[in-house]
This record gives sequence, structure tokens and C-alpha cells, in this order.
Amino acid sequence: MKLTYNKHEKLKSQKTIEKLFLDGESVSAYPLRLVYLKHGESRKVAVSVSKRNFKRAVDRIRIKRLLREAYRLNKTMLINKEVNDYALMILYISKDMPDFELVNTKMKKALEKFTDTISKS
RNA sequence: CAAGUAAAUCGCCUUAUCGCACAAGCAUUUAUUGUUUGUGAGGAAAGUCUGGACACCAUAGUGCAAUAUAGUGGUUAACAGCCACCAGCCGUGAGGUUAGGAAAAGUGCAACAGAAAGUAUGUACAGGUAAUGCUGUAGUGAAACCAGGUAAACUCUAUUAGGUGCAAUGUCAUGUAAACUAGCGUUUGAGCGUGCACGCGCGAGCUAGAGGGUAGGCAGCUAAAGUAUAUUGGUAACAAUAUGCGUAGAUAAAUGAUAAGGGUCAAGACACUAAUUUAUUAUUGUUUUGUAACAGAAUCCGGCUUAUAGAUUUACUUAAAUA
RNA sequence: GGCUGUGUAGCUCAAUUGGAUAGAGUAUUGGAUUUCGGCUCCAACGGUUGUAGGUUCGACUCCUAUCACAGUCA
Repeated sequence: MKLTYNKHEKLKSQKTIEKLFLDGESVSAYPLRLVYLKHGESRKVAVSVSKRNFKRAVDRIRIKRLLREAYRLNKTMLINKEVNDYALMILYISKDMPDFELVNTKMKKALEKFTDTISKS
């Protein structure tokens, strides 16, 4: 299995995103917060960093790259489970600049929590 | 040697593995997947302060208002940029810096102090006269017998300028409410023609409120007033010619992650050498730890401004003091 | 990406065409009044006028740069 995260897996539709924040539920593993909603299509994922917390574009882009990379390497946790028709939004909440190691471990934790809550319900 | 001045350049590199975007080819299949190759952030990409390109709207006429610049000449597609020279100011100097037109066209303004701040003549002392603010000094103040000061006050002069900006604009697709309420108006003319008035033209709708719907794709979209070197012209900015290079196009927004090695700088430790204040400074070497500054394209170029660890190169200056 | 606008005490606002120590309400602190508290009265505290330069004798006011925060567009 190739670990990819390409154009077709990105969540882009503004309508879906609006709905996601309106009706979606969330789990968090500080400094990450994962908002999810079942929407009936293939799995879509987006990452986001607030402009309020990071003023400079360089920092925001840097964190989003780390988040994408962490998701890409850990997406095996989602495969072979019944979560392939969900829309996900991964937010970075903290105000401190992270390194890859932190993001990676927290991403694992967040995805684990997500699959747990889904399988329980 | 030290302290400076000016100009210019660079501003992490290599390898491996895994990934992202775009383009082209091949295969599979009809819009996807797989695979190969190539390309993929900056000197400021930033601020949006300016000048253009490009696009759309306007363009019978008249008047008013509004913008910006400000020594002289040159340069450029154009500019508030750049270059040269003159003048003022700062510095020992190399150099730096200046919104640097007009107060004898007009209007305004000047607190406090002062006799007096613009049709203003007064005090003390001195000088002078037939006589008098007639002359000088003092005193107040930023400015006081002068056709004064102030234009980053209005203004005048010269030059400049139609408006809006790629969310422009064109096109395809999807969807809805040509409905409702209030005001103005239909030849006695609302509104529009992108500052205002008149005029001219068009002209039956226009404005506000609450509410309903869509906010997707494609084109525009990247080869350019481009850049490096050499020669010629010019004090220079710059121009011409020749040769080489061919240079990102994302859109919840690509250019990344991990590991190893090199390497810059900083701090600590040790050793050697030199100087002298004999425990400090400096050079060199080894080693340990930390670490690459400011910062991320969004239609495209020229400039300006601001941020920027550190490294390198070239040219030039040094009065006084100390050696 | 483009185009506009606003920054004054902890908070809400003033300050005439550039003129002096930048005011008012509220909040805070102290005092008076009350048996105690509130209301009321008196006083104090609190500002490098977002920041940095410039023009001017003098700047909240004029000019330039910069920082922060809002609004707007198809």
C-alpha cells in the first residue's frame, strides 16, 4: 500500500466544510483537534492553522506541511476500517511552533481516538 | 594594526528513502489509474507607497473642483526612481543629506513676553539738531526702521492627470422569486452616462428593507521594456551591437519529511605560540553542545520603503590623542 | 489579490483654523456622611496622544514611514 495524499483526497468543497463545522463532531489530542462528519463520498481530509495564532505565512505553511506529512504516514490506521466515507478537518490549536516528532505522535493519538469513537457508536 | 566611508556579491550544500504540483511521452480506459522523464519561491516573493503594460467602461461641448511633483540638465515605456552638476547643512576626512520655485498679486496667522507682531513709533543711556524717533545701543521674543516672518496655512506659477481594477473581463454549467413591504417617478422626466454643475444623449423604472438562490469549471495565465559576458558611444544613469541562457503557475492554495555526512556562526573545555600588567588578551589546532537571519509566489514588469544572523570582495579616509 | 477607514486615562468619549499644565463621565484608592452598607459630597491616582522621524518658536492637530485593528468586492 502506497502512502499518498494527493489532490483527490483533499477536502475542498465549501458547502461540505460549512456542514462539517455545523453538524460535525470532534475529538482532540492537544495541540490537534479533529472534526469529522459522515458525508457518503470517499474519504476527504483537510488541514488548517489559524491566522490568529500564527501571523506569518511562513509559519502557517510550515505547520500545514507537517500536518499533511503526519497524516500521510499514519493513514494506514484508517484503512480497513469503516471510516472511508467521512470528511475530516484537522486543526492545529496551539500557539507554539511544533517539530515533526510532536506532530507525528499526536496525530497517531488523534486518529486512534477517532477510530475508537466511530467503532463504539 | 585599529576605527570608519562607499559600492558590489552570496545568503546553506551533498547523498539515500518516502511524498506534493505542473508539463510531455507510453500503457490502461473514457476520465481515471499506473509508470518514465523534465521543471518547481525571493533579495526582499513583504508593505501596496508609486510608474507602466494589459482589460473593461466613458469620450458633442462649457465651467468649477480635485491629485501629484518642484534648483539646472540628462536618462527611461513611464515615474515621486536613477545619473551628473550647482547651492545650503553635517562630518577631521573618505563622504552623507535636503518637500531646494514664488512673500514686490492677494487673503490669513503669530500664545506668553514686549511700548509696538503690521499703517508700529515708546522707555533708558549715549550722540546729534534751530526742533523732532533724527541716529546708535540696551531690553522682550522664534521673528522688531524692512517695502520683516510664515507657503509640510490658503494661494500663485510651471508641469502632470478620464474612471475602475485580473474578485478586471469573456465564456460554459447549476439554481431562484419578473414575487413581498416602504419611498421616489413615468414626457410636469425618477434614474443612468464612474468627482460636481449646466448642457446633450438614453430613458421606465430606481432606491431601501426583509427574504429566496448560486458562489463551480475553463480562458485570461505566463517568453519578459528578461538576463549573463564582451565590444562601442557617453563623466555617469543608460543606449546600441554580437554570443550564450530559455527560467514556478498553485487555488482550503504545490516546492515537503526522515536519516547520514559536510559546513557557517555562537558558547564551553584542552593544548601550543606571542605580548605584557603573571593572569589576562590575541592567533592557531583538537573536541563537545546548540544553530542556519529575514522570510513563502497568486496577472506581469520598473522603482521606492521596510525586515535581514552571518560571510566575502573592491576602492577610499583618518584631525586630535597615544605608541 | 485589490480598494477604503480607525488608533487619546483600565473602559466610553472631548479638545475651535497649530498656542501652552491634554479635559469629562465611569472604574480604582482615600476621606466625609451612616449603627453598618448603598446613594450622595470632597480629594487623589491614572496619558511618552499606537510607534519612529520631519516641518514649525511651538504638533493630539500638518507631512512621511511603520505597527495594530476593522470594513468592503465575484
